[in-house]
Amino acid sequence: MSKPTARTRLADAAFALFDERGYEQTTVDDIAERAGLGRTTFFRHYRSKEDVIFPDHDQLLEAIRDRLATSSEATALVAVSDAVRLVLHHYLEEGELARRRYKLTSRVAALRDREIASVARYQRLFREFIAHWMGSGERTASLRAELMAASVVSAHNHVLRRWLRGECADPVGEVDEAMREVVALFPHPGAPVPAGTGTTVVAFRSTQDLDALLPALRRVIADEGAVG
Amino acid sequence: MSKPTARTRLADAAFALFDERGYEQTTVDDIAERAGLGRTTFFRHYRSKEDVIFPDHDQLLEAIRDRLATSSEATALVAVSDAVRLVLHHYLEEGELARRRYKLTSRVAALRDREIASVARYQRLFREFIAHWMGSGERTASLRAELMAASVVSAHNHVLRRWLRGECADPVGEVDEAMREVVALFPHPGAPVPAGTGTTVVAFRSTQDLDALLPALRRVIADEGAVG
DNA sequence: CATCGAGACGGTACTCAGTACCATGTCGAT
DNA sequence: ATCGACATGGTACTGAGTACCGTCTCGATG
Repeated sequence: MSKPTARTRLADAAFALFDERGYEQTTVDDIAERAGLGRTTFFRHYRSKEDVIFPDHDQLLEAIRDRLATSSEATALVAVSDAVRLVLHHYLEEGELARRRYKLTSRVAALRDREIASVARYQRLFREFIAHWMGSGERTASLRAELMAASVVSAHNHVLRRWLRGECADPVGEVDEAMREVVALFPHPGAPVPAGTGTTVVAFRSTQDLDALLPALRRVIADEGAVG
Repeated sequence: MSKPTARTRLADAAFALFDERGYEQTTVDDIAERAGLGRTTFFRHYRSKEDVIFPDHDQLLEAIRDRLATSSEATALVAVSDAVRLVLHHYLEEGELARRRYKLTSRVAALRDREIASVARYQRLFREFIAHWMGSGERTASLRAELMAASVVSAHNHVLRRWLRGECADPVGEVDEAMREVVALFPHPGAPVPAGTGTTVVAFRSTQDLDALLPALRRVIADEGAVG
């Protein structure tokens, strides 16, 4: 048990030193020394100083790519809002480590930027998936894909940050609710009316019978237009 | 006319070298030498090598802050979608320079990350403004602020990127349309029905007269519920 | 005209992240 | 005993960014 892997020792030393002196005040030499290892070994295990803090975003990105590729959801937006849960679960499993990272990224601008860049990669993946799925034919389709991806990521980040700050006891439940809200933002033809959203328009004629009105009603619903 | 300012000479030299050799292959020494200036002078004018490419994001952020502070728009979302046009106009005024920067950011990961971090600062400003304006009382208000800010920024970026790629002749018109779409995403009580959005639900009874049905209809509209 | 002070510029020397390369030690297989 | 894969360590280098100091110019002031 006195043989934790070199990689682990380096990460532990790094976090300890970051807590003690701060990120910028800690050099890679310091970390390696505290871990009882050489500087070279550090860079063999982590590509950069920042990488100690963000170890496996690449794998997570790949996992999401796989999940999307094998997704059987009805719509791209739902598939994406499902895939983003992988990210949340990853953080939840990290537990206290994720919170220590959050404290660092809150204080050090360089780390915050790095985190944002990682998130942007998820968002880009989502955007491309949605755009591909929608077939980027119409002029507004591409914009919708962009908005959907941004909304899913933002909603996820919102819940994640609440959990990281300890303001949220049930992150899984909250992310469910947030994703429902996001899906409700983007109504699509043929879908049931999301509760609490949409606008109710009543067309009313008492002098005609049902069968006479049905064709016009169907046309209205298909066009999603308002009735004057 | 043979006396362009040192700052300008440095920027010109930098872009020329970035085009010739690429970003990473160009050192700050190279830039200073090409500009006929010393290395120290370079860092006196630009905080970092990346700063030559992104010179005035700080001022732009301040301009946006001012615009928001003095905004007289009816809703926070509209105020923000108005303020974001400052960013678009800034890029449009840069003209070809903005396109050269875009080519660089497309190819160099470090620059892309930097750009994304800048955008995230705008988004954060928007989010805080909207959240403050909405009074973060309700649990979902904060999430809505997040979604609104993300949508505005995404829509802006979408149009901006189209323009940068030369796919868009009328960016101002397109951003207007995109912002209308964003505003339409977030219906608020009492607003008129945005054209082309919302879901039409038709309640239909031909055997009763109008007056008998009106109370029920009003109830349905007030609850915004679906009719079975 | 002499002088003084504020800026802008240049140079040197330093710290530190990241890379390249080579040397060493360990351990299992043959 | 030898060999090869592999993890490690060391040394030396490049390049960004910082600190400090010296120089030059120019306008203001006596």
